Amino acid sequence: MGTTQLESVPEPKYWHLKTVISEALDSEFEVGEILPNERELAARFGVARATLRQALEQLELEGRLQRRRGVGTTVAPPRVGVDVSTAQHRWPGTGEENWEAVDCTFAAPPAAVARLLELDTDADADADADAAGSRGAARSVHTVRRLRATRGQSVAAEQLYVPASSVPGLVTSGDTTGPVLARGVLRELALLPLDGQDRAVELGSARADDAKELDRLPGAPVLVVTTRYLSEGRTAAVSVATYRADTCRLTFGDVGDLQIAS
Amino acid sequence: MGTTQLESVPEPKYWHLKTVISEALDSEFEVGEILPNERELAARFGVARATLRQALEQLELEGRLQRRRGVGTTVAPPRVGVDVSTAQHRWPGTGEENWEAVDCTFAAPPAAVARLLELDTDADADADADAAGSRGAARSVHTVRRLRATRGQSVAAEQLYVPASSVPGLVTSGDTTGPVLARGVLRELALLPLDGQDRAVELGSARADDAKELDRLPGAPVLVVTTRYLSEGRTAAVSVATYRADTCRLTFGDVGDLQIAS
DNA sequence: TAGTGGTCTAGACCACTCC
DNA sequence: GAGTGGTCTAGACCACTAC
Repeated sequence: MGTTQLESVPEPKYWHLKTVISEALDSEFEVGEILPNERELAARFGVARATLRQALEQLELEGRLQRRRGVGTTVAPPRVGVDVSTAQHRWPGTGEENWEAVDCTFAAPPAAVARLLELDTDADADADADAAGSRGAARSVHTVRRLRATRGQSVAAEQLYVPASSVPGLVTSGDTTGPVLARGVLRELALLPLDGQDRAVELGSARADDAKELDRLPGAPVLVVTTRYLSEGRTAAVSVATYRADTCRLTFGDVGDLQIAS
Repeated sequence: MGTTQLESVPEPKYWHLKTVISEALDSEFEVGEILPNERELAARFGVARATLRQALEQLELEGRLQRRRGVGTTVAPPRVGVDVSTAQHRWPGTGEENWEAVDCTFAAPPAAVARLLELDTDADADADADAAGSRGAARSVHTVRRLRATRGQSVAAEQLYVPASSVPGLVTSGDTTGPVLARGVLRELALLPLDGQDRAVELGSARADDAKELDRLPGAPVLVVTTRYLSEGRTAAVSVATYRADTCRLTFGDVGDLQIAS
Protein backbone atom coordinates (compact mmCIF):
# COMPACT_ATOMS: atom_id res chain seq x y z
CA MET A 1 0.00 0.00 0.00
CA GLY A 2 2.41 2.66 1.13
CA THR A 3 1.46 6.26 1.65
CA THR A 4 -1.16 7.66 -0.67
CA GLN A 5 -1.05 11.16 0.73
CA LEU A 6 0.16 12.66 -2.53
CA GLU A 7 -3.15 12.09 -4.29
CA SER A 8 -4.77 15.36 -5.17
CA VAL A 9 -8.14 13.63 -5.59
CA PRO A 10 -8.09 11.18 -2.70
CA GLU A 11 -10.21 8.15 -3.45
CA PRO A 12 -12.24 6.72 -0.58
CA LYS A 13 -10.41 4.29 1.65
CA TYR A 14 -12.83 1.46 0.95
CA TRP A 15 -12.30 1.90 -2.77
CA HIS A 16 -8.57 1.72 -2.41
CA LEU A 17 -8.94 -1.24 -0.06
CA LYS A 18 -11.08 -3.02 -2.61
CA THR A 19 -8.38 -2.63 -5.22
CA VAL A 20 -5.68 -3.88 -2.90
CA ILE A 21 -7.66 -6.89 -1.78
CA SER A 22 -8.74 -7.66 -5.32
CA GLU A 23 -5.13 -7.80 -6.45
CA ALA A 24 -4.26 -9.96 -3.49
CA LEU A 25 -7.04 -12.35 -4.45
CA ASP A 26 -5.55 -12.70 -7.92
CA SER A 27 -2.04 -13.35 -6.78
CA GLU A 28 -2.10 -14.86 -3.30
CA PHE A 29 -5.30 -16.86 -2.94
CA GLU A 30 -6.88 -19.91 -4.46
CA VAL A 31 -10.59 -20.39 -5.16
CA GLY A 32 -12.30 -21.64 -2.04
CA GLU A 33 -9.54 -20.45 0.23
CA ILE A 34 -10.69 -18.75 3.41
CA LEU A 35 -9.61 -15.20 4.19
CA PRO A 36 -8.61 -13.89 7.60
CA ASN A 37 -11.66 -12.70 9.54
CA GLU A 38 -12.95 -9.17 9.26
CA ARG A 39 -11.57 -7.94 12.57
CA GLU A 40 -8.10 -9.13 11.69
CA LEU A 41 -8.23 -7.74 8.15
CA ALA A 42 -9.42 -4.38 9.45
CA ALA A 43 -6.56 -4.27 11.94
CA ARG A 44 -4.07 -5.32 9.30
CA PHE A 45 -5.14 -2.51 6.97
CA GLY A 46 -5.51 -0.01 9.79
CA VAL A 47 -9.18 0.80 9.17
CA ALA A 48 -12.42 0.40 11.05
CA ARG A 49 -14.26 -2.81 10.53
CA ALA A 50 -17.14 -0.99 8.84
CA THR A 51 -14.79 0.40 6.23
CA LEU A 52 -13.28 -3.00 5.59
CA ARG A 53 -16.77 -4.42 5.26
CA GLN A 54 -17.66 -1.83 2.64
CA ALA A 55 -14.79 -3.10 0.49
CA LEU A 56 -15.74 -6.75 1.04
CA GLU A 57 -19.35 -6.01 0.15
CA GLN A 58 -18.33 -4.62 -3.21
CA LEU A 59 -16.10 -7.59 -3.92
CA GLU A 60 -18.96 -9.91 -3.03
CA LEU A 61 -21.25 -7.94 -5.34
CA GLU A 62 -18.75 -8.51 -8.12
CA GLY A 63 -18.67 -12.21 -7.45
CA ARG A 64 -15.11 -12.28 -6.17
CA LEU A 65 -15.91 -13.25 -2.59
CA GLN A 66 -18.46 -15.32 -0.76
CA ARG A 67 -19.33 -14.57 2.85
CA ARG A 68 -21.25 -16.82 5.19
CA ARG A 69 -22.21 -15.94 8.72
CA GLY A 70 -20.63 -18.18 11.28
CA VAL A 71 -18.22 -19.57 8.72
CA GLY A 72 -16.08 -16.92 7.12
CA THR A 73 -15.14 -15.24 3.86
CA THR A 74 -13.95 -17.38 1.00
CA VAL A 75 -12.66 -16.72 -2.49
CA ALA A 76 -15.52 -17.32 -4.90
CA PRO A 77 -15.21 -19.43 -8.04
CA PRO A 78 -15.87 -17.71 -11.38
CA ARG A 79 -19.52 -17.01 -12.04
CA VAL A 80 -21.43 -19.79 -13.71
CA GLY A 81 -23.01 -18.99 -17.05
CA VAL A 82 -26.73 -19.72 -16.97
CA ASP A 83 -28.54 -19.94 -20.27
CA VAL A 84 -31.67 -17.82 -20.35
CA SER A 85 -31.89 -17.49 -24.11
CA THR A 86 -35.32 -17.31 -25.60
CA ALA A 87 -34.40 -19.05 -28.83
CA GLN A 88 -35.73 -22.44 -27.85
CA HIS A 89 -39.37 -21.33 -28.10
CA ARG A 90 -40.56 -23.75 -25.52
CA TRP A 91 -42.99 -23.66 -22.68
CA PRO A 92 -41.55 -23.86 -19.19
CA GLY A 93 -41.24 -27.42 -17.97
CA THR A 94 -40.89 -29.00 -21.39
CA GLY A 95 -37.52 -30.51 -22.06
CA GLU A 96 -35.71 -28.14 -19.79
CA GLU A 97 -32.97 -29.30 -17.55
CA ASN A 98 -32.24 -27.93 -14.10
CA TRP A 99 -35.72 -26.67 -13.25
CA GLU A 100 -37.79 -28.39 -10.60
CA ALA A 101 -41.41 -27.56 -9.87
CA VAL A 102 -41.85 -27.60 -6.11
CA ASP A 103 -45.25 -26.15 -5.38
CA CYS A 104 -48.36 -24.48 -6.69
CA THR A 105 -50.83 -22.04 -5.19
CA PHE A 106 -53.90 -20.20 -6.44
CA ALA A 107 -54.02 -16.53 -5.52
CA ALA A 108 -54.07 -12.99 -6.86
CA PRO A 109 -50.69 -12.03 -8.37
CA PRO A 110 -48.76 -8.83 -7.64
CA ALA A 111 -50.18 -5.79 -9.37
CA ALA A 112 -47.35 -5.54 -11.89
CA VAL A 113 -47.87 -9.15 -12.96
CA ALA A 114 -51.61 -8.63 -13.19
CA ARG A 115 -50.94 -5.80 -15.61
CA LEU A 116 -48.76 -8.00 -17.80
CA LEU A 117 -51.41 -10.69 -17.78
CA GLU A 118 -53.95 -8.08 -18.79
CA LEU A 119 -56.15 -8.84 -15.84
CA ASP A 120 -57.80 -5.99 -14.02
CA THR A 121 -58.62 -4.11 -17.17
CA ASP A 122 -61.93 -2.88 -15.86
CA ALA A 123 -62.16 0.79 -15.06
CA ASP A 124 -62.38 0.60 -11.29
CA ALA A 125 -59.58 -1.92 -10.86
CA ASP A 126 -57.32 0.50 -9.07
CA ALA A 127 -60.04 1.66 -6.73
CA ASP A 128 -60.65 -1.69 -5.06
CA ALA A 129 -57.14 -3.03 -4.94
CA ASP A 130 -57.54 -3.79 -1.27
CA ALA A 131 -60.99 -5.34 -1.56
CA ALA A 132 -59.54 -8.77 -2.30
CA GLY A 133 -62.68 -10.47 -1.17
CA SER A 134 -65.63 -11.17 -3.39
CA ARG A 135 -64.08 -10.61 -6.79
CA GLY A 136 -60.59 -11.76 -5.82
CA ALA A 137 -61.05 -15.22 -7.27
CA ALA A 138 -61.66 -13.78 -10.72
CA ARG A 139 -58.21 -12.22 -10.64
CA SER A 140 -56.47 -15.20 -9.07
CA VAL A 141 -54.00 -17.28 -11.06
CA HIS A 142 -52.17 -20.53 -10.63
CA THR A 143 -48.73 -19.72 -9.26
CA VAL A 144 -46.17 -22.41 -9.90
CA ARG A 145 -42.99 -22.17 -7.88
CA ARG A 146 -39.86 -23.63 -9.45
CA LEU A 147 -36.21 -23.84 -8.50
CA ARG A 148 -33.25 -23.98 -10.81
CA ALA A 149 -29.98 -25.66 -9.90
CA THR A 150 -26.70 -25.85 -11.73
CA ARG A 151 -23.91 -28.16 -10.65
CA GLY A 152 -25.60 -28.89 -7.37
CA GLN A 153 -26.06 -25.23 -6.56
CA SER A 154 -29.36 -23.35 -6.39
CA VAL A 155 -29.14 -20.43 -8.77
CA ALA A 156 -32.69 -19.25 -9.29
CA ALA A 157 -36.18 -19.26 -7.83
CA GLU A 158 -39.16 -18.60 -10.06
CA GLN A 159 -42.82 -17.79 -9.77
CA LEU A 160 -44.78 -18.72 -12.87
CA TYR A 161 -48.19 -17.07 -13.04
CA VAL A 162 -50.75 -18.95 -15.13
CA PRO A 163 -54.33 -17.71 -15.45
CA ALA A 164 -56.95 -20.44 -15.24
CA SER A 165 -58.00 -19.52 -18.76
CA SER A 166 -54.61 -20.71 -20.06
CA VAL A 167 -55.09 -24.20 -18.64
CA PRO A 168 -58.77 -24.98 -19.33
CA GLY A 169 -58.28 -28.74 -19.16
CA LEU A 170 -56.65 -28.72 -15.73
CA VAL A 171 -58.10 -31.27 -13.31
CA THR A 172 -57.64 -30.01 -9.78
CA SER A 173 -59.26 -32.91 -7.95
CA GLY A 174 -60.35 -30.43 -5.34
CA ASP A 175 -56.80 -29.39 -4.52
CA THR A 176 -55.39 -26.14 -5.85
CA THR A 177 -51.98 -26.53 -4.26
CA GLY A 178 -49.01 -28.86 -4.14
CA PRO A 179 -46.23 -30.11 -6.42
CA VAL A 180 -48.48 -32.55 -8.22
CA LEU A 181 -50.74 -29.74 -9.35
CA ALA A 182 -47.69 -27.69 -10.28
CA ARG A 183 -46.66 -30.33 -12.77
CA GLY A 184 -50.26 -30.56 -13.95
CA VAL A 185 -50.34 -26.85 -14.72
CA LEU A 186 -47.10 -27.06 -16.68
CA ARG A 187 -48.42 -30.05 -18.61
CA GLU A 188 -51.65 -28.29 -19.53
CA LEU A 189 -49.85 -25.09 -20.42
CA ALA A 190 -47.67 -26.94 -22.91
CA LEU A 191 -50.79 -27.85 -24.90
CA LEU A 192 -51.21 -24.24 -26.03
CA PRO A 193 -49.47 -22.99 -29.16
CA LEU A 194 -46.47 -20.85 -28.17
CA ASP A 195 -46.18 -17.81 -30.40
CA GLY A 196 -43.22 -16.21 -28.70
CA GLN A 197 -41.66 -14.86 -25.55
CA ASP A 198 -40.15 -11.64 -24.48
CA ARG A 199 -37.85 -11.11 -21.62
CA ALA A 200 -36.46 -8.37 -19.41
CA VAL A 201 -33.60 -8.31 -16.92
CA GLU A 202 -33.23 -5.92 -14.05
CA LEU A 203 -31.56 -5.66 -10.68
CA GLY A 204 -33.56 -6.42 -7.57
CA SER A 205 -33.13 -7.59 -4.04
CA ALA A 206 -34.19 -11.00 -2.84
CA ARG A 207 -37.49 -11.37 -1.06
CA ALA A 208 -37.36 -13.37 2.14
CA ASP A 209 -38.69 -16.57 0.58
CA ASP A 210 -36.43 -16.40 -2.46
CA ALA A 211 -33.45 -15.60 -0.29
CA LYS A 212 -34.06 -18.73 1.73
CA GLU A 213 -34.21 -20.95 -1.35
CA LEU A 214 -31.06 -19.37 -2.73
CA ASP A 215 -29.17 -19.69 0.54
CA ARG A 216 -28.75 -15.95 0.83
CA LEU A 217 -29.88 -13.30 3.26
CA PRO A 218 -33.00 -11.27 2.47
CA GLY A 219 -32.11 -8.26 0.39
CA ALA A 220 -29.25 -9.96 -1.40
CA PRO A 221 -28.79 -8.63 -4.93
CA VAL A 222 -30.53 -10.70 -7.59
CA LEU A 223 -31.08 -10.48 -11.31
CA VAL A 224 -34.80 -10.51 -11.95
CA VAL A 225 -35.76 -12.07 -15.27
CA THR A 226 -39.33 -11.39 -16.32
CA THR A 227 -40.68 -13.49 -19.16
CA ARG A 228 -43.96 -13.12 -20.96
CA TYR A 229 -45.25 -16.18 -22.81
CA LEU A 230 -47.41 -15.27 -25.77
CA SER A 231 -50.08 -17.50 -27.23
CA GLU A 232 -52.79 -16.66 -29.73
CA GLY A 233 -52.30 -12.93 -29.41
CA ARG A 234 -52.43 -12.76 -25.64
CA THR A 235 -50.18 -13.25 -22.64
CA ALA A 236 -50.73 -16.84 -21.56
CA ALA A 237 -48.30 -16.83 -18.65
CA VAL A 238 -45.77 -14.64 -16.89
CA SER A 239 -42.62 -15.83 -15.17
CA VAL A 240 -40.63 -13.84 -12.64
CA ALA A 241 -37.33 -15.57 -11.93
CA THR A 242 -34.71 -14.29 -9.51
CA TYR A 243 -31.13 -15.35 -10.11
CA ARG A 244 -28.30 -14.99 -7.59
CA ALA A 245 -26.42 -11.97 -8.87
CA ASP A 246 -23.22 -12.90 -7.06
CA THR A 247 -22.78 -16.33 -8.62
CA CYS A 248 -24.57 -16.10 -11.96
CA ARG A 249 -23.89 -14.69 -15.39
CA LEU A 250 -26.97 -14.80 -17.58
CA THR A 251 -26.18 -15.86 -21.14
CA PHE A 252 -28.27 -15.21 -24.21
CA GLY A 253 -26.49 -17.46 -26.63
CA ASP A 254 -23.31 -19.40 -26.06
CA VAL A 255 -20.68 -16.96 -24.84
CA GLY A 256 -19.35 -19.81 -22.79
CA ASP A 257 -17.17 -20.07 -19.81
CA LEU A 258 -15.32 -16.79 -19.43
CA GLN A 259 -16.21 -14.10 -16.97
CA ILE A 260 -16.02 -10.40 -17.77
CA ALA A 261 -16.58 -8.46 -14.61
CA SER A 262 -15.92 -4.80 -14.02
CA MET B 1 -45.18 0.84 12.89
CA GLY B 2 -46.24 -0.10 16.40
CA THR B 3 -44.47 -2.64 18.52
CA THR B 4 -43.02 -5.60 16.70
CA GLN B 5 -41.75 -7.32 19.82
CA LEU B 6 -43.96 -10.34 19.31
CA GLU B 7 -41.99 -11.54 16.30
CA SER B 8 -40.24 -14.75 17.08
CA VAL B 9 -37.91 -14.17 14.13
CA PRO B 10 -37.17 -10.46 14.41
CA GLU B 11 -36.28 -9.00 11.05
CA PRO B 12 -33.49 -6.44 10.94
CA LYS B 13 -34.49 -2.85 11.56
CA TYR B 14 -33.27 -1.67 8.18
CA TRP B 15 -35.38 -4.32 6.47
CA HIS B 16 -38.47 -3.24 8.29
CA LEU B 17 -37.61 0.39 7.61
CA LYS B 18 -37.28 -0.36 3.93
CA THR B 19 -40.77 -1.83 3.87
CA VAL B 20 -42.26 1.11 5.72
CA ILE B 21 -40.58 3.68 3.49
CA SER B 22 -41.45 1.71 0.37
CA GLU B 23 -45.11 1.77 1.27
CA ALA B 24 -44.90 5.46 2.07
CA LEU B 25 -43.39 6.06 -1.38
CA ASP B 26 -46.36 4.33 -2.99
CA SER B 27 -48.99 6.22 -1.08
CA GLU B 28 -47.61 9.57 -0.02
CA PHE B 29 -45.05 10.69 -2.58
CA GLU B 30 -44.96 11.65 -6.24
CA VAL B 31 -42.18 10.83 -8.68
CA GLY B 32 -39.48 13.47 -8.43
CA GLU B 33 -40.59 14.59 -5.00
CA ILE B 34 -37.79 15.20 -2.54
CA LEU B 35 -37.69 13.30 0.75
CA PRO B 36 -36.70 14.74 4.13
CA ASN B 37 -32.96 14.56 4.64
CA GLU B 38 -31.29 11.53 6.18
CA ARG B 39 -30.72 13.05 9.59
CA GLU B 40 -34.35 13.99 9.91
CA LEU B 41 -35.63 10.66 8.63
CA ALA B 42 -33.36 8.80 11.04
CA ALA B 43 -34.64 10.87 13.94
CA ARG B 44 -38.22 10.41 12.83
CA PHE B 45 -37.86 6.62 12.77
CA GLY B 46 -35.74 6.55 15.91
CA VAL B 47 -32.72 4.85 14.36
CA ALA B 48 -29.11 5.75 13.72
CA ARG B 49 -28.37 7.43 10.45
CA ALA B 50 -26.32 4.45 9.29
CA THR B 51 -29.32 2.18 9.72
CA LEU B 52 -31.56 4.54 7.83
CA ARG B 53 -28.97 4.71 5.08
CA GLN B 54 -28.93 0.93 4.78
CA ALA B 55 -32.64 1.01 4.01
CA LEU B 56 -32.26 3.87 1.52
CA GLU B 57 -29.41 2.06 -0.22
CA GLN B 58 -31.61 -0.95 -0.85
CA LEU B 59 -34.41 1.19 -2.17
CA GLU B 60 -31.97 2.94 -4.48
CA LEU B 61 -30.70 -0.45 -5.65
CA GLU B 62 -34.26 -1.38 -6.52
CA GLY B 63 -34.71 1.81 -8.49
CA ARG B 64 -37.21 3.36 -6.12
CA LEU B 65 -35.03 6.27 -4.97
CA GLN B 66 -32.37 8.49 -6.41
CA ARG B 67 -29.81 10.13 -4.16
CA ARG B 68 -27.48 12.95 -5.11
CA ARG B 69 -24.83 14.40 -2.86
CA GLY B 70 -25.42 18.03 -2.04
CA VAL B 71 -28.96 17.83 -3.35
CA GLY B 72 -31.06 15.25 -1.59
CA THR B 73 -33.06 12.07 -2.04
CA THR B 74 -35.84 12.01 -4.59
CA VAL B 75 -38.45 9.49 -5.66
CA ALA B 76 -37.21 7.81 -8.83
CA PRO B 77 -39.34 7.38 -11.94
CA PRO B 78 -40.00 3.81 -13.11
CA ARG B 79 -37.03 2.16 -14.77
CA VAL B 80 -36.69 2.73 -18.47
CA GLY B 81 -36.71 -0.34 -20.68
CA VAL B 82 -33.60 -0.47 -22.85
CA ASP B 83 -33.62 -2.81 -25.80
CA VAL B 84 -30.55 -5.02 -25.93
CA SER B 85 -32.04 -7.76 -28.06
CA THR B 86 -29.74 -9.53 -30.43
CA ALA B 87 -32.37 -10.20 -33.04
CA GLN B 88 -31.41 -7.37 -35.33
CA HIS B 89 -28.16 -9.00 -36.41
CA ARG B 90 -26.39 -5.77 -37.05
CA TRP B 91 -22.94 -4.44 -36.41
CA PRO B 92 -22.62 -1.75 -33.78
CA GLY B 93 -22.98 1.73 -35.23
CA THR B 94 -25.17 0.71 -38.15
CA GLY B 95 -28.69 1.99 -37.97
CA GLU B 96 -28.74 2.12 -34.21
CA GLU B 97 -30.26 4.97 -32.38
CA ASN B 98 -29.05 6.36 -29.07
CA TRP B 99 -25.41 5.33 -29.34
CA GLU B 100 -22.72 7.93 -29.87
CA ALA B 101 -19.09 7.11 -30.57
CA VAL B 102 -16.96 9.51 -28.56
CA ASP B 103 -13.41 8.27 -28.76
CA CYS B 104 -11.00 5.61 -29.90
CA THR B 105 -7.71 4.33 -28.54
CA PHE B 106 -5.29 1.60 -29.49
CA ALA B 107 -4.06 -0.53 -26.61
CA ALA B 108 -3.97 -4.00 -25.12
CA PRO B 109 -7.40 -5.04 -23.83
CA PRO B 110 -8.12 -6.54 -20.40
CA ALA B 111 -7.12 -10.18 -20.11
CA ALA B 112 -10.71 -11.46 -20.13
CA VAL B 113 -11.43 -9.61 -23.37
CA ALA B 114 -8.20 -10.87 -24.92
CA ARG B 115 -9.37 -14.38 -24.18
CA LEU B 116 -12.70 -13.80 -25.91
CA LEU B 117 -10.89 -12.33 -28.90
CA GLU B 118 -8.67 -15.38 -28.95
CA LEU B 119 -5.54 -13.33 -28.72
CA ASP B 120 -2.73 -14.53 -26.49
CA THR B 121 -3.11 -18.11 -27.45
CA ASP B 122 0.61 -18.82 -27.37
CA ALA B 123 1.88 -20.93 -24.51
CA ASP B 124 3.83 -18.31 -22.60
CA ALA B 125 1.13 -15.65 -22.75
CA ASP B 126 0.50 -15.67 -19.05
CA ALA B 127 4.18 -15.49 -18.20
CA ASP B 128 4.81 -12.10 -19.79
CA ALA B 129 1.55 -10.37 -19.00
CA ASP B 130 3.45 -7.45 -17.55
CA ALA B 131 6.01 -7.22 -20.33
CA ALA B 132 3.76 -4.99 -22.39
CA GLY B 133 6.68 -3.63 -24.34
CA SER B 134 8.01 -5.23 -27.48
CA ARG B 135 5.19 -7.60 -28.28
CA GLY B 136 2.45 -5.44 -26.80
CA ALA B 137 1.44 -3.98 -30.16
CA ALA B 138 0.63 -7.41 -31.50
CA ARG B 139 -1.97 -7.82 -28.79
CA SER B 140 -3.34 -4.28 -29.01
CA VAL B 141 -6.78 -3.60 -30.39
CA HIS B 142 -8.79 -0.58 -31.42
CA THR B 143 -10.98 0.37 -28.47
CA VAL B 144 -14.00 2.42 -29.42
CA ARG B 145 -15.79 4.17 -26.60
CA ARG B 146 -19.47 4.80 -27.02
CA LEU B 147 -22.24 6.27 -24.90
CA ARG B 148 -25.91 5.44 -25.00
CA ALA B 149 -28.62 7.88 -24.02
CA THR B 150 -32.37 7.46 -23.70
CA ARG B 151 -34.70 10.39 -23.27
CA GLY B 152 -31.85 12.76 -22.58
CA GLN B 153 -30.38 10.51 -19.92
CA SER B 154 -27.09 8.61 -20.13
CA VAL B 155 -27.84 4.95 -19.52
CA ALA B 156 -24.78 3.07 -20.72
CA ALA B 157 -21.10 3.36 -21.50
CA GLU B 158 -19.43 0.84 -23.78
CA GLN B 159 -15.98 -0.24 -24.79
CA LEU B 160 -15.89 -1.96 -28.15
CA TYR B 161 -12.71 -3.95 -28.75
CA VAL B 162 -11.82 -4.41 -32.41
CA PRO B 163 -8.62 -6.22 -33.46
CA ALA B 164 -6.80 -4.58 -36.34
CA SER B 165 -7.35 -7.77 -38.32
CA SER B 166 -11.10 -7.09 -38.29
CA VAL B 167 -10.69 -3.71 -39.96
CA PRO B 168 -7.98 -4.30 -42.60
CA GLY B 169 -9.06 -1.33 -44.71
CA LEU B 170 -8.85 1.21 -41.90
CA VAL B 171 -6.96 4.38 -42.79
CA THR B 172 -5.47 5.84 -39.65
CA SER B 173 -3.77 8.87 -41.23
CA GLY B 174 -1.15 8.55 -38.55
CA ASP B 175 -3.62 8.99 -35.74
CA THR B 176 -4.84 6.02 -33.74
CA THR B 177 -7.13 8.00 -31.46
CA GLY B 178 -10.08 10.35 -31.55
CA PRO B 179 -13.79 10.30 -32.42
CA VAL B 180 -13.14 10.50 -36.14
CA LEU B 181 -11.19 7.26 -36.03
CA ALA B 182 -13.87 5.74 -33.82
CA ARG B 183 -16.42 6.23 -36.55
CA GLY B 184 -13.90 4.94 -39.09
CA VAL B 185 -13.47 1.71 -37.14
CA LEU B 186 -17.24 1.20 -36.95
CA ARG B 187 -17.56 1.86 -40.68
CA GLU B 188 -14.86 -0.64 -41.59
CA LEU B 189 -16.22 -3.23 -39.18
CA ALA B 190 -19.61 -3.07 -40.87
CA LEU B 191 -18.02 -4.32 -44.08
CA LEU B 192 -17.50 -7.78 -42.60
CA PRO B 193 -20.21 -10.39 -42.84
CA LEU B 194 -21.93 -10.74 -39.46
CA ASP B 195 -22.64 -14.38 -38.66
CA GLY B 196 -24.12 -13.89 -35.21
CA GLN B 197 -23.74 -12.50 -31.74
CA ASP B 198 -23.95 -13.86 -28.29
CA ARG B 199 -24.52 -11.94 -25.17
CA ALA B 200 -24.17 -12.24 -21.40
CA VAL B 201 -25.48 -10.09 -18.56
CA GLU B 202 -24.00 -9.90 -15.09
CA LEU B 203 -23.83 -7.57 -12.14
CA GLY B 204 -20.80 -5.36 -11.72
CA SER B 205 -19.74 -2.11 -10.17
CA ALA B 206 -18.93 0.96 -12.18
CA ARG B 207 -15.30 1.76 -12.88
CA ALA B 208 -14.31 5.35 -12.22
CA ASP B 209 -14.49 6.41 -15.88
CA ASP B 210 -17.82 4.73 -16.54
CA ALA B 211 -19.25 6.14 -13.32
CA LYS B 212 -18.37 9.64 -14.45
CA GLU B 213 -20.10 9.22 -17.80
CA LEU B 214 -23.17 7.74 -16.14
CA ASP B 215 -23.33 10.49 -13.51
CA ARG B 216 -22.87 8.02 -10.68
CA LEU B 217 -20.25 7.45 -8.03
CA PRO B 218 -17.53 4.86 -8.63
CA GLY B 219 -18.69 1.45 -7.49
CA ALA B 220 -22.32 2.08 -8.34
CA PRO B 221 -24.12 -1.11 -9.37
CA VAL B 222 -24.25 -1.67 -13.10
CA LEU B 223 -25.47 -4.36 -15.44
CA VAL B 224 -22.55 -5.47 -17.59
CA VAL B 225 -23.56 -6.68 -21.04
CA THR B 226 -20.83 -8.55 -22.87
CA THR B 227 -21.38 -9.12 -26.57
CA ARG B 228 -19.30 -11.20 -28.92
CA TYR B 229 -19.62 -10.42 -32.63
CA LEU B 230 -18.95 -13.45 -34.81
CA SER B 231 -17.74 -13.28 -38.39
CA GLU B 232 -16.40 -16.04 -40.56
CA GLY B 233 -15.96 -18.46 -37.71
CA ARG B 234 -14.08 -16.15 -35.41
CA THR B 235 -14.73 -13.39 -32.90
CA ALA B 236 -14.43 -10.17 -34.86
CA ALA B 237 -15.17 -7.80 -31.98
CA VAL B 238 -16.13 -7.78 -28.33
CA SER B 239 -18.29 -5.18 -26.62
CA VAL B 240 -18.46 -4.59 -22.88
CA ALA B 241 -21.31 -2.23 -22.07
CA THR B 242 -22.20 -1.08 -18.56
CA TYR B 243 -25.79 -0.01 -17.94
CA ARG B 244 -26.99 1.90 -14.88
CA ALA B 245 -28.64 -0.79 -12.79
CA ASP B 246 -30.74 1.69 -10.84
CA THR B 247 -32.49 3.25 -13.81
CA CYS B 248 -32.46 0.57 -16.49
CA ARG B 249 -34.37 -2.57 -17.28
CA LEU B 250 -32.76 -4.52 -20.12
CA THR B 251 -35.29 -5.91 -22.56
CA PHE B 252 -34.79 -8.79 -24.95
CA GLY B 253 -37.90 -8.39 -27.04
CA ASP B 254 -40.75 -6.00 -26.47
CA VAL B 255 -42.00 -6.48 -22.93
CA GLY B 256 -42.76 -2.80 -22.98
CA ASP B 257 -43.31 -0.24 -20.34
CA LEU B 258 -44.10 -2.04 -17.12
CA GLN B 259 -41.69 -2.55 -14.30
CA ILE B 260 -41.49 -5.73 -12.29
CA ALA B 261 -39.16 -5.22 -9.38
CA SER B 262 -38.76 -7.40 -6.35
C1' DT C 1 -22.32 29.72 3.56
C1' DA C 2 -25.77 26.39 4.67
C1' DG C 3 -27.44 21.97 3.78
C1' DT C 4 -27.09 17.59 1.54
C1' DG C 5 -25.40 12.88 1.01
C1' DG C 6 -20.71 10.18 1.37
C1' DT C 7 -17.10 8.40 4.30
C1' DC C 8 -15.15 6.81 8.57
C1' DT C 9 -14.58 5.55 13.44
C1' DA C 10 -14.69 2.61 17.76
C1' DG C 11 -17.17 0.54 19.96
C1' DA C 12 -21.48 -2.97 21.21
C1' DC C 13 -24.48 -6.87 20.78
C1' DC C 14 -26.79 -10.54 17.98
C1' DA C 15 -27.40 -14.79 14.91
C1' DC C 16 -25.28 -18.38 13.15
C1' DT C 17 -21.94 -22.42 12.42
C1' DC C 18 -18.97 -25.68 14.04
C1' DC C 19 -16.67 -28.31 17.42
C1' DG D 1 -18.39 -22.24 23.87
C1' DA D 2 -15.52 -20.04 20.55
C1' DG D 3 -15.39 -17.72 16.39
C1' DT D 4 -17.58 -15.88 12.39
C1' DG D 5 -20.19 -12.43 9.77
C1' DG D 6 -24.60 -9.30 10.44
C1' DT D 7 -26.71 -5.40 12.72
C1' DC D 8 -26.70 -1.10 15.14
C1' DT D 9 -25.18 3.11 17.52
C1' DA D 10 -23.63 8.06 18.14
C1' DG D 11 -20.86 10.54 16.96
C1' DA D 12 -17.21 13.13 13.42
C1' DC D 13 -15.55 15.12 9.23
C1' DC D 14 -15.52 15.57 4.08
C1' DA D 15 -17.20 16.60 -0.81
C1' DC D 16 -20.51 18.47 -3.30
C1' DT D 17 -24.55 21.57 -4.65
C1' DA D 18 -27.06 25.56 -4.59
C1' DC D 19 -27.95 29.98 -3.06
